[in-house]
Amino acid sequence: MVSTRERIVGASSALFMERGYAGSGLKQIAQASGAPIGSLYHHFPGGKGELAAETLRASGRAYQSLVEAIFDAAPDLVTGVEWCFDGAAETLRTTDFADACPIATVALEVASSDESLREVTAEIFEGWLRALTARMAAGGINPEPARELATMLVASLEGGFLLCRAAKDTAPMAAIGAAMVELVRGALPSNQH
Amino acid sequence: MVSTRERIVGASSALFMERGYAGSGLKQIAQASGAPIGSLYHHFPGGKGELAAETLRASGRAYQSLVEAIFDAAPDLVTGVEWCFDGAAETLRTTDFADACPIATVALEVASSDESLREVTAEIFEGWLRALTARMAAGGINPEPARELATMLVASLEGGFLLCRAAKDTAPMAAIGAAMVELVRGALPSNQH
DNA sequence: GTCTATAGCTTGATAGAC
DNA sequence: GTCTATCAAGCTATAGAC
Repeated sequence: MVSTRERIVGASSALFMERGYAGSGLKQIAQASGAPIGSLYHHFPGGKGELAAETLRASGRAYQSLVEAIFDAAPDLVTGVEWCFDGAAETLRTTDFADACPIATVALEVASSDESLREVTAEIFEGWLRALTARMAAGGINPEPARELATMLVASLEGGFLLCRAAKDTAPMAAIGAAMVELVRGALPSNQH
Repeated sequence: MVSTRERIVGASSALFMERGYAGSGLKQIAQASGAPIGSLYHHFPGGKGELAAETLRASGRAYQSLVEAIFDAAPDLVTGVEWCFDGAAETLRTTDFADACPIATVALEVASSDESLREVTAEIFEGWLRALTARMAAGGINPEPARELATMLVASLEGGFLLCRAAKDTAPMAAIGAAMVELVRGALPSNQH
């Protein structure tokens, strides 16, 4: 059973990913969710900003769970990193490069123009970095470089989504994944420097 | 002497960077450039799409020249990479995190909704990758990993802009720069594997 | 080439019946 | 809670005087 509210957030998330925040109209979101515009304002009295904040938080949580599940299922850290980039490339391919990061486009749009939404995106990214830093440490990386590697992983994945969507080609994600794997491998204490 | 046309493109570039494509109105662009809306349609009969294409191409060329100049001025490849990330962090700091990549926000917005603008962004990124691949090779990196490292550099720089603007903090860029330097250093043939 | 006025449409948001 | 009708303001784009 999916509530009207959940359908609105789902439609909003999909449209934000494909067309961004300013490019997605409330009428469009209402239509895609099958609800009239009045229902939207019933569930989100704060209007578009409130809906966006809730959409970003829900998508951010879902993505974090997905990445955590990948790392928890992988036999070791390096394999987890490989699976992340392979999975991202696979998703891009099967959705005609529409399904990428649900936060990035909106985050860039609002960073300098909507302070309260900027804070929401900052909290989401910080949550991702904390979760990944913990996985890095659990995988054998020293505490200090763990945060740096987690940051590099998120940044390169986001940059990979950007380059792949622009080019309609997954080659950049493959190159970035390979580089990221080498970086993580080199940071494992078992390696010589 | 700056022509009306150049002022329109300049205002358009700044607004696209801060608010994106859909979020920047033509009236806003006209006002920021000091030209009436009629002049805008005189210089760009194709309307918003044509203005955006020209704005993206001009900003893309300017950014490519900037990065090329940094690498050409640096004493060696690793120093060039360091300067890129230091410069990016410095620009973010001095512009209150408004001045980042002039292509990324628009590229994500149009990737799945405007095919002709998507192609423009793809060409710009490809130009950057070619220029950086050449610099990597000139700096001593073997031909094969040169393109991979160039891709990683662009992706991590773009991801760094995203994380820094969202957090209003340059710490992510510093972490990413350090990781990127290590990656390039490890790929130099003078190093052991 | 520059500029004003405005058409035609869509936006975010609200009021109120049911 | 659901849905329709509507408002004021914004948008892109055009027409036409100068």
